[in-house]
Amino acid sequence: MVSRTGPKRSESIRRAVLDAADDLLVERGFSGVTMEGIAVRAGVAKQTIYRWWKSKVDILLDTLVDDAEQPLAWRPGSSPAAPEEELTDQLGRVAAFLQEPAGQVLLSLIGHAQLDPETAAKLRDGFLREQRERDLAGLGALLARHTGRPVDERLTGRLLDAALGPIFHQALVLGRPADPATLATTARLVLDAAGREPVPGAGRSSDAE
Amino acid sequence: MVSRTGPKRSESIRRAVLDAADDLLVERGFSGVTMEGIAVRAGVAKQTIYRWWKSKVDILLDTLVDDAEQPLAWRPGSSPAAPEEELTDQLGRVAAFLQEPAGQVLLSLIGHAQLDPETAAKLRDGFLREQRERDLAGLGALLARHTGRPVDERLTGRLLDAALGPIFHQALVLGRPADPATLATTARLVLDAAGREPVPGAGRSSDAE
Amino acid sequence: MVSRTGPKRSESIRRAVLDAADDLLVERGFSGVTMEGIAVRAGVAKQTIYRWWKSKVDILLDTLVDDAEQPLAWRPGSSPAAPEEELTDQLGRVAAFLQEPAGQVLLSLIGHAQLDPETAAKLRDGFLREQRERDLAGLGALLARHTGRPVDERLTGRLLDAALGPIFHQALVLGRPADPATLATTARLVLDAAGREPVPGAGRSSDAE
Amino acid sequence: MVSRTGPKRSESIRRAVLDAADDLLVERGFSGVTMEGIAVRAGVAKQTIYRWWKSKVDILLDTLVDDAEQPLAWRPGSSPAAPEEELTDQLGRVAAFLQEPAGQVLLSLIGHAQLDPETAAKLRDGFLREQRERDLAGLGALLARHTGRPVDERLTGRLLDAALGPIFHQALVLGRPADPATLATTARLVLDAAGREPVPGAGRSSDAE
DNA sequence: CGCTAATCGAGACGGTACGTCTAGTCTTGGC
DNA sequence: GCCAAGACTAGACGTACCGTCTCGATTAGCG
Repeated sequence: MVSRTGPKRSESIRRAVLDAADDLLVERGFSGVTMEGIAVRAGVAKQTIYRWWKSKVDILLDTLVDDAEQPLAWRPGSSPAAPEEELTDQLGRVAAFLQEPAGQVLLSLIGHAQLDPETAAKLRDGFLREQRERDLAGLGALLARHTGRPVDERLTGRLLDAALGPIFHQALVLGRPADPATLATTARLVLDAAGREPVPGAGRSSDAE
Repeated sequence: MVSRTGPKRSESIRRAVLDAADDLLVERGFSGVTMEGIAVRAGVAKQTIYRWWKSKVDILLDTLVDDAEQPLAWRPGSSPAAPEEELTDQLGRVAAFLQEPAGQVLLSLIGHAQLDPETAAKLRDGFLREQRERDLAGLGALLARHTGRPVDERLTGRLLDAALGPIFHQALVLGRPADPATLATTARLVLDAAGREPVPGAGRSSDAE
Repeated sequence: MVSRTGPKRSESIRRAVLDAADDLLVERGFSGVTMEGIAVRAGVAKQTIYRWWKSKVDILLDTLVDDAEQPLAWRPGSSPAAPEEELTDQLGRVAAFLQEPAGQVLLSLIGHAQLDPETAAKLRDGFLREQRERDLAGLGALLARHTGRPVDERLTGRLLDAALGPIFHQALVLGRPADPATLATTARLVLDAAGREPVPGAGRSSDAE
Repeated sequence: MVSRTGPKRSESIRRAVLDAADDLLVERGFSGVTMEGIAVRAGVAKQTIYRWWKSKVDILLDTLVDDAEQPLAWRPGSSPAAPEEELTDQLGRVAAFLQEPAGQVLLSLIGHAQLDPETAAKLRDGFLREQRERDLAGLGALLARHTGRPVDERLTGRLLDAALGPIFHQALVLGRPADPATLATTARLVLDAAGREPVPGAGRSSDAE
């Protein structure tokens, strides 16, 4: 196939579509985001959108990649001696992120993933998998500094669930931001559990999977 | 105005509608549940459904009340001496419940609540609030038996989040059932934290065990 | 309304239903007449209406019998010497009748008869057939007085069509009352034709059916 | 803004819809014509119909324009010397037309016009007005040939009512086709009346409006 | 510089479900 | 047993988006 080129994909259209979707989500909620509405708002023909995205979910996933990675990054601790404060801060950033527009996109997509397996697959194989890897690395390093020894990855995974679980539980199930007291309690719980855990290879039966 | 009576609401129709909605959710997913589809499946006229329910969300909320309360109930411990096992069992029942049809209804409604504020309000003011009260009572009693003294209700609330958070996090965010190891780790974490907490008004807890 | 007469049909309900139907037709037009609306307006249950009438058409047919016969009656001529004026007057009464509520009922029913064969059958076998008999008798007597000899009934029928046709044509097709000039022209036409017609039994071929 | 064009309205769909409506009217009567039924029968989406027509009445009106004009046209007389035969033929064509599918459409619409003022307005301002103009021109020319002088237009109008009235009266009120004898009688009546009328300007008072 | 392939706006089209409406039947209980 | 109240089945209504498609108008680079 000889690539006789024509005009190239318009970057301004891509941005206009992503922005329109984002705006509509904030203004009218997830069901207020429609392909037709995005097209009108972005000043673009429907077919132009369908040429580049399969669905509104794909559009929102694109906005997520642009907007969510940085706010959820693990910051290197300013004071290496205070892992509990560092963990509490990180959990606070996660909780705060969920209140912002980009966080609303994430919550909406997680919500929609409960209703549509295809969304679930795309979300989990894409953004969520990568974010979990970053979280595992960040928490693993923090725990290692805290305990003075490397931490088993499966244990890190369970502690990550213990750390993030309450935040997402409150956001998704109770529909409210996690309060600071919960974050502090959670951080201490996780660090205590990590300190009490045996050295890898000498695990107690209850840790076995 | 004298209340001249007419025919009464048909209970068999009510059940047929709830069952049809439940079946459709399991077979075709949330978007496969439509008012029209429910009407056909239940062998009932659409108008009859609209007479009693405003939307498919309202129908699913009704199925929850019918079908979710019992499986999520806290069972009185057969052996008062083993609260850890009792808590693990309870968490196991919650995790198992989420795999069943009624649990899928709950997950779908929580998902839809992220997309629609009205659904969120109904779900949280209805089933979720009552279920949380039952959970607080159940966990509170268990912790009291475990620690030998009454437990502060706000603390119970945070520990309930710590207990349920990982389960819902895995179900909603990771899209998989919570594994037994996570449940056991979680149960121990919660009980340890409760044991370490100070008696109300009796000084701060130390880091040491 | 204390109609404690037991299993007898309530005459007051019959009147209330007919009046309600009539009023609704005038106020909201034919499509504004619904069984439900009649029931509400008459302060009567739907089933009570269905017990006695099959449809709103049957109700309107009942009102027609009550209200249309008298205004369409042929009046004995005050002055026997002026059949043209007498005929013009009669046609004027018909035209005027069609402007009144009862006339609107008739026009509506004729209209509906074009759309529904059952209505057509009931209307033509009932009111219209009887009215045509009265018209044939009235016009026949008038023509006999005018020509001085009995007039063939088939010819009377054709002349009746010639007399009424323009009135109904203007009402039904043009949607306006027949103007006096048309009525006068029509009356003269009919009388001239009757005068020119041969004695029964010596008819020209064009009169044969 | 340059006017970018899109696809044009499909003529084949337009015909399919008109045909479907026509067929349904003949097969199932006016109430058997539904937007939904037309859509199914024409193999077309409902929304496509609503894009171009407001109601089934509008569709039927369109079929009239397509199908009724030609059969109701006044044919130039082959033999200028026989206006009576020519008029009888024309009236015969009208009567025959009312028996055909397109004529049933017209009768149905006239019927519905009695029940719905909007239908009445559309029908009279559209097809009926234009048809009346054609009829006035046709009858006017015929009468001029018959009498040897131009005929007053208002008189032509009244004679047109006298000619068409009986036909529509029999069709709409009596529900049967006009018989040949009636047509012949009517034609002769009309021509006689035209011949007897005075020259314009010397009219009798009864012709004045 | 013109050919050609792509992008793009506009919008017609077949679908599916929506939530509403009225008709006509059936059920219950008061009188 | 008559009646009011109203639940119920049935099915058309007109609307909203969906995702696909066709139609020209408009760009770019390749030759």
